[in-house]
Amino acid sequence: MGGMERPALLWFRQDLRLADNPALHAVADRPVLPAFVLDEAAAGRWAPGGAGRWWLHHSLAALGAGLAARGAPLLLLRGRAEIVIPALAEAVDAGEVLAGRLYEPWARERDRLVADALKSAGRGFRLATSSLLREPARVATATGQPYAVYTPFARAVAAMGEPDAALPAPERLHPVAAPPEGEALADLRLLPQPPEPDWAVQFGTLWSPGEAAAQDRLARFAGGALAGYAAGRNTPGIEGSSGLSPHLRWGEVSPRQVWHAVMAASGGDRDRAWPFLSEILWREFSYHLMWHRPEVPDTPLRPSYARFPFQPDAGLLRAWQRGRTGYPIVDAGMRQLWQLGWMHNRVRMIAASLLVKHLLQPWQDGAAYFWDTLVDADLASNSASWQWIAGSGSDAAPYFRVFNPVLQGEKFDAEGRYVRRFVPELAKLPDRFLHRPWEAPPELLRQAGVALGRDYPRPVIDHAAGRARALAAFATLKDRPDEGDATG
DNA sequence: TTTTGAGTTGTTCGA
DNA sequence: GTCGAACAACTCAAA
Repeated sequence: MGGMERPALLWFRQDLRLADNPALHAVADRPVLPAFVLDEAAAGRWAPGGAGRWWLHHSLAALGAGLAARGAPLLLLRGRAEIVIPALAEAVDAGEVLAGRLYEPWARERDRLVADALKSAGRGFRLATSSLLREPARVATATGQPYAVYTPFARAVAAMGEPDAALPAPERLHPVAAPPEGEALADLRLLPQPPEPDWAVQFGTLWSPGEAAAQDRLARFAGGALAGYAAGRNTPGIEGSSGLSPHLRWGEVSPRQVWHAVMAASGGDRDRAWPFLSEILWREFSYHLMWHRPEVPDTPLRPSYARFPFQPDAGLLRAWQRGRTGYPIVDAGMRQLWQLGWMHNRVRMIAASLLVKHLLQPWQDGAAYFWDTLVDADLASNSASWQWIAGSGSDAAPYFRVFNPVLQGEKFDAEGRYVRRFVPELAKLPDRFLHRPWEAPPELLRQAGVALGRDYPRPVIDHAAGRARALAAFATLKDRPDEGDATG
């Protein structure tokens, strides 16, 4: 209303955008101090990994420029948010603090502390639904229980109708009179620091963090690959993916915006839009799970899986991380991840299955590595997906579904475009042996310039043997009547 | 309350 | 070559 209104503190955490930002929209007509706090202690091991920090750096630069252009520059700080935010609110005498809601267990705990501190100083704390279509707590079965299975969950969300229309970005913001001094972006040291090698150097060839680039990506996808998404999404050698995952992760685009763009590009036909909308709903479902089962990042949702006979082996984990398993589709994926901070979703499943099932490595180790290396690393999606592959999720793959990395490679990368790009030492092998180089005749290998064991490894484990061992491991989980809560 | 149908993404085997 | 069945048993969601 009037110019006498108390200022508001707009706390950016994850929704690094100006459009369809309910918290920002709510403060557009009064003095506002936009702030970001780098709080590495609160998240513990789930603080952004290396790839996430790279993205965050560039996204904050873009957000800062957008806010400055609208008259209210972004203040950057570091420290414990439950200290920094109340202190900042006091410094500018903010009537309230607004933010988009977070769903990570550590973030929920931190928000409780922040809310308490603000409340005892007579200030408000409001959280908006900004990064999801629906609040996880608002989606429930007929008996009021949370969903544990994807399909009924997706149907229920779809039946709730179209999401609200996206909000416009404010054209002009009112700054507070005397904003405190913040830190320079470079001083947050989010990028690899000089003695460290800048392994992210190639990320920029694929990614442009920031809201404008996110909107470009969405428009390009809606006008292009969306039409062939149902099939194209499974072909890692082509650009059949949306490429929106890191933009969604950092809130540079909202799921509401994506939903409406995809519906519009599909002529309002939900059936036609469904192959992609259902991916958005998988993201929602992962958050639903994490909200109701906050242990999902660390603990198997099926209790019996706590005694799955994993055989941790640093050497095997290392071979998998470095893309030296001897299975070309897996190695291509792991090298794509290292080079570009992203891996095609089909390949993520194959690589994850190999680690957990063939190699018997704990899914938590794979999840931790993805967390560090993916620009789209999202605690809800990453955790739920690893549990799904491991078979321990609430809506999990049948135990006997052990991906065959050769058949998967031949089925989804039949022409070898993907493998040849990321495993160039095999590029000269003919398609017929590209996904099974150890079966190629010696003469052919020689012609292709490949010496197995020197230029490219032999498989770390034989598929049939690995599959049999995995099934045997699953069999040990059965027949334990004394499982779980002791009722007898 | 009980019952029923279903459950993202696969592989293998035998006809 | 293609095709359908088998591969655990269980849990979930809704009728």
